[in-house]
Amino acid sequence: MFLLRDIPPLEFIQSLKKRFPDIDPSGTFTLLTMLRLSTDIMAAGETFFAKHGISHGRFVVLMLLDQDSTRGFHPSDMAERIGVTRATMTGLLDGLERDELVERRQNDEDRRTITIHLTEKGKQLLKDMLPFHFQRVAALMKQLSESDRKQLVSLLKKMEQEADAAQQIGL
Amino acid sequence: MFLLRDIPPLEFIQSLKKRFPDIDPSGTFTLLTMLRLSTDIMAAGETFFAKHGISHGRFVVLMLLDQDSTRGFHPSDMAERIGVTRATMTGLLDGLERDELVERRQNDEDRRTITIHLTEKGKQLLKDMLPFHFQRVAALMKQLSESDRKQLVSLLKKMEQEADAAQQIGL
DNA sequence: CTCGAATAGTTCGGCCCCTAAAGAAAGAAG
DNA sequence: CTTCTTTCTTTAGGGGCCGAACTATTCGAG
Repeated sequence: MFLLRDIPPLEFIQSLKKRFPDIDPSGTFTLLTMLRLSTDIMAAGETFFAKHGISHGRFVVLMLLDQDSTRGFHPSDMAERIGVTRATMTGLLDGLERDELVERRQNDEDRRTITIHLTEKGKQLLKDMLPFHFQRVAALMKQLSESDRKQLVSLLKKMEQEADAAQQIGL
Repeated sequence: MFLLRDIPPLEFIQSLKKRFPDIDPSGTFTLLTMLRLSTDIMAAGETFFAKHGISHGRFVVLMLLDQDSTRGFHPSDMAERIGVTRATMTGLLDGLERDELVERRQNDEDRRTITIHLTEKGKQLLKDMLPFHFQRVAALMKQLSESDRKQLVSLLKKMEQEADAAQQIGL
């Protein structure tokens, strides 16, 4: 799983079979292709988000808050949903609060907890950037027909099963 | 492109169509599925590499060096191939040299340059970990038939074209 | 009613990845 | 011999992420 700017050609990977008999050349090549593409897409995402003054991580937080702007979320809940520790969430929220995109509100029922809310500025930012964001995604996917997409998801699900299984046994 | 631990179901993405007419729900869902899986696989990779005392970035450097252990590489060349700046490469090499996995050698013909070589310890580390690494990859891909793999690569290539095109126009 | 356990959020120290800009040393070219 | 270019490093800084320790608060069992 080495990620060079240009991933090694299948022929090269096949040549490793002598040294590593267990290698699965076409599988390795396929996986590298996917990871290379995903990495590029995410890097392009970072560039896009940076233009709007945020990072990908911060964007995820904003999108989560946007899912239900009436109720407000607890940081620990957000950490759980996004899959980071509470410490990490504190850092993300610090940045977003500094930029006045979210606000922390005291909670009187349980004074240990706080709720996080999008500010007007935060809502406006999403309103401004999301159309471009979704256009970007749509452009990225436009070559894939509906059946291509179904196919792709189903192939990914096959890998996901194995990834989950490997996770279980701590591989 | 928001990455929650559990990506939003297609139905939810479809419901955004009211607010964002340009959204491509199945495309967005498909992309999220891929990015979610890639992120998980990479995270699992980090865990695996950590067990062997290195990071993914350092592993990539070692693999590059392993491709031709006779000649040695220049840091600037390595930075180029991997796709990072020379400053980043200096940092990666600092860590690897501290752990005695690589060594910097002076070059007498051109004293500005150095060449990087795997140490015996570095070679041994790869020898020890690569079989497990390739087993991991093989396990991950084992559900996909040869034709699945070809299909997957061809679908990814379609997206890659668009990603490259978007890159060009700085989207 | 009180005291220890559990919970929420934060802080701290630390690691990784990454960059741009500036600097040192050496080579190349006029 | 001066100037330009190249290579590598250093510096300062950004972001992401974690585990462990700390504070405040609430809850629950005795």
